[in-house]
Amino acid sequence: MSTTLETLIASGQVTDPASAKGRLLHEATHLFITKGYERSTVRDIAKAVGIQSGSIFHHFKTKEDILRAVMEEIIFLITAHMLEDVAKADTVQDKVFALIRCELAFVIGETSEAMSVLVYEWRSLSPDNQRDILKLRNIYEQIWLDVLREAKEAGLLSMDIFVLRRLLTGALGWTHNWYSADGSMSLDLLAEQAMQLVFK
Amino acid sequence: MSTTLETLIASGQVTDPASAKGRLLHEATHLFITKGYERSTVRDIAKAVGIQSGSIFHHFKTKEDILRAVMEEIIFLITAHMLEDVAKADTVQDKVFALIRCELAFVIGETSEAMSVLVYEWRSLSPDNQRDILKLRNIYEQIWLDVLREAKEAGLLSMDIFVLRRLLTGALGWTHNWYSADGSMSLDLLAEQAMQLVFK
Amino acid sequence: MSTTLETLIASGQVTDPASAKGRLLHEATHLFITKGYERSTVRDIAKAVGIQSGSIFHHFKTKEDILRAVMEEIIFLITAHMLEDVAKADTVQDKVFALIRCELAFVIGETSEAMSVLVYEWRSLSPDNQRDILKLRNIYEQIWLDVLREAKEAGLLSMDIFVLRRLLTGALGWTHNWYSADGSMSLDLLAEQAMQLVFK
Amino acid sequence: MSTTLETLIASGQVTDPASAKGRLLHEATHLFITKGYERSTVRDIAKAVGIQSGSIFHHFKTKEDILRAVMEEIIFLITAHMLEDVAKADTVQDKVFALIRCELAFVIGETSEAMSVLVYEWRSLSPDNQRDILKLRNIYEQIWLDVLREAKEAGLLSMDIFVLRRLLTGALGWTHNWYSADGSMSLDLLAEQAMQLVFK
DNA sequence: GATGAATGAGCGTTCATTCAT
DNA sequence: AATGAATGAACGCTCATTCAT
Repeated sequence: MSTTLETLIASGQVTDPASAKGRLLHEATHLFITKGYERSTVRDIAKAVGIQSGSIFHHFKTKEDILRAVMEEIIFLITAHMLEDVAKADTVQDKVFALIRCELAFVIGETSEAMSVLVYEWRSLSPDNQRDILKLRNIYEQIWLDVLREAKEAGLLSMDIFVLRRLLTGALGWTHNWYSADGSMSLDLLAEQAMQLVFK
Repeated sequence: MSTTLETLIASGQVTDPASAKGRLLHEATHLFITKGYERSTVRDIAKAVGIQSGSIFHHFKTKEDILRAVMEEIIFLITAHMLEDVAKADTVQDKVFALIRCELAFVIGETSEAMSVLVYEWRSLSPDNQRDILKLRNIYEQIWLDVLREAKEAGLLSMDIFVLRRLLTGALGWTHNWYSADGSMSLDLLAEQAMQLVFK
Repeated sequence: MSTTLETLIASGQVTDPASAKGRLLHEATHLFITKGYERSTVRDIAKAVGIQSGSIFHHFKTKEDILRAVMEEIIFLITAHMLEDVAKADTVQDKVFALIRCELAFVIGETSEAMSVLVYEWRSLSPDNQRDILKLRNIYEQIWLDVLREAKEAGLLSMDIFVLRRLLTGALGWTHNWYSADGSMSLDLLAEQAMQLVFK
Repeated sequence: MSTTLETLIASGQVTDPASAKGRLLHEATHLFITKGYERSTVRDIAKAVGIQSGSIFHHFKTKEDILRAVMEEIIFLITAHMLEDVAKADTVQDKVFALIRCELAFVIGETSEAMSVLVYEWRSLSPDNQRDILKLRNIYEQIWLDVLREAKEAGLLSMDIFVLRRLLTGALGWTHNWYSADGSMSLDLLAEQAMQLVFK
């Protein structure tokens, strides 16, 4: 993942987390998930970064621009990560497992905060921004659909792959609300349980 | 369901939708889901009901109390409805199907707005109110767990029922974000697809 | 005092404390001193009396009218009481002592609450109401000035009686803020100390 | 007094009256005494200062904080002034006269408004703020008690000094309600009359 | 780039008062 | 007389945004 990340930073698609803007994004993400976008004030973000509220507007024109940037970054990251993991898998089942595990890792792991923002703060985006972000999400969704189509063509599952993907999106995304890493179930065990929703 | 609704209204657990308070609740629910709780102002709600903003506080002490009332009502309704449908089912599979179909109906149908509030605005409740609402939700969850346990004891499924229920919660709840009733798929067809997540 | 009170009630100048209006006045007085006039709401008063807020306006046209009535009543009471006590005194010194003791009793005793309203809530009255209440106070002040003039003409004091009376008003009125009846000093002892401000 | 004032400003204990915060404090004091704290709105204060209501909250977190600041400042000022004047006096009587004259000057003169706030708006402070302000007042009261004790030990007065001080507090403070500088009595003449309450 | 005072529209809430019942 | 739902203006306060320094 680090290779991917560095590539993305170098390419300018992802902000260097060590830069002022990067730290701003990081703290904003944390606040947006902890308190929600509406309840997080520009002053809150500034304070977390260690600057004055007025200075924020040198990096972003509006507060919504920060939200948009947070969303863009996490989509870039998850897409890159997913492509990498799927490429390593041999069988179709392994590919599906890689996708499930990767998505769970993002929903539950360190980046879970950023991921949640994607779900919960969707309505806080203007229609224009929603459209732009949606385009990025489609790239990511295409990876899923390609793998599921491969599985269906191999006779491994019978469900409509579009419906299946959407049900899985909900099932995997919701884990954020109940799975706790310090509990008895490992991420792999959880991924195996989720696999049973697809294959029996 | 109408019988149930009337019983609940008569019992005082659910507000008569024709009363001033009931209309207020209805409009508030609509606004909370359309714009979100934070972005919906008491002036918005008042305007939708056709009263002055100050008048809202005759019916509810605070704005959060409205949110709480919306959540309480929908939980009462769905619990009552679910018990009714499960009672009509004969086999275990039929019971699971009834639960899935009922939950989908609430997530997708007329009450979908209220249901979404339950998910999206959870953080807007104070800890005290969260605790109270959680108690009500537990009653509702117990119905699911009882039926899934019955299915597992009958050897019809192998997954951990707690994990399964949680994955299903996510999968079914998320339908709200993609299923459109005017599309090609009926509610029953969707429920059948979801059944395949549980049984193969 | 009871005789005086009954006479005043009979004369219509003081409201019967057993009547609805009388109870309202009593509770209002208590609230005005405890929380202040501005912070006491019409709903607070209604609740204390045991009626609904709307019903208050059958007895008083406005909230300020209640304040005015509270002030009128206490002035009537203190004036009557003072006349009675002065009449019982033989020497001039005894008369001054009677006045001091009587004023202290009102400032410190059971009626201290009502008395404080007179001082603290003065600005809450409209100019018209202030003028009316001032007329009543003048009757009361005249008793003081008559006695002090008698003492000065007898060569018992050398100060300007108007200045003296005003300094005494402040000194005696302020006791409300520090004297506590459960302390070591009796009302009579306090009155004797205050006498030393006038005579040495 | 200017020396003292400058020292206090330099020390940060008193706000520079030329600064935005200082002007705000000045106008707030004026409004609090003219209309009372409760009836003075933050919009009133802002308008008097010539800023927008929202800008007030850059300088003070809450409206009550403004009240507290007004009270703190006047106590600092009067304490400093009083120490200065007492130091100049030779005899005990002169010291008492200095205290009386100084307190009268504050109650009646330019700062009378601020002083009145100390008396009338006490109840508008939260218990915490009351406690803090009380500590400052005690420093100030100690100056009085030290001088009165000196007079009593010199056999110049017989009253309990605590009771005497409290009666004087009331007598002097109340002058604000009746003394008018444009009248026939000078401040010194008034102070001499008040001296007769202590010494005969 | 950064600051921080200032803006001004808008927020949830309060409350004296009205009035149909 | 009493009710209590409704009013509507006003309240203290918040906050994204601007801009002179």
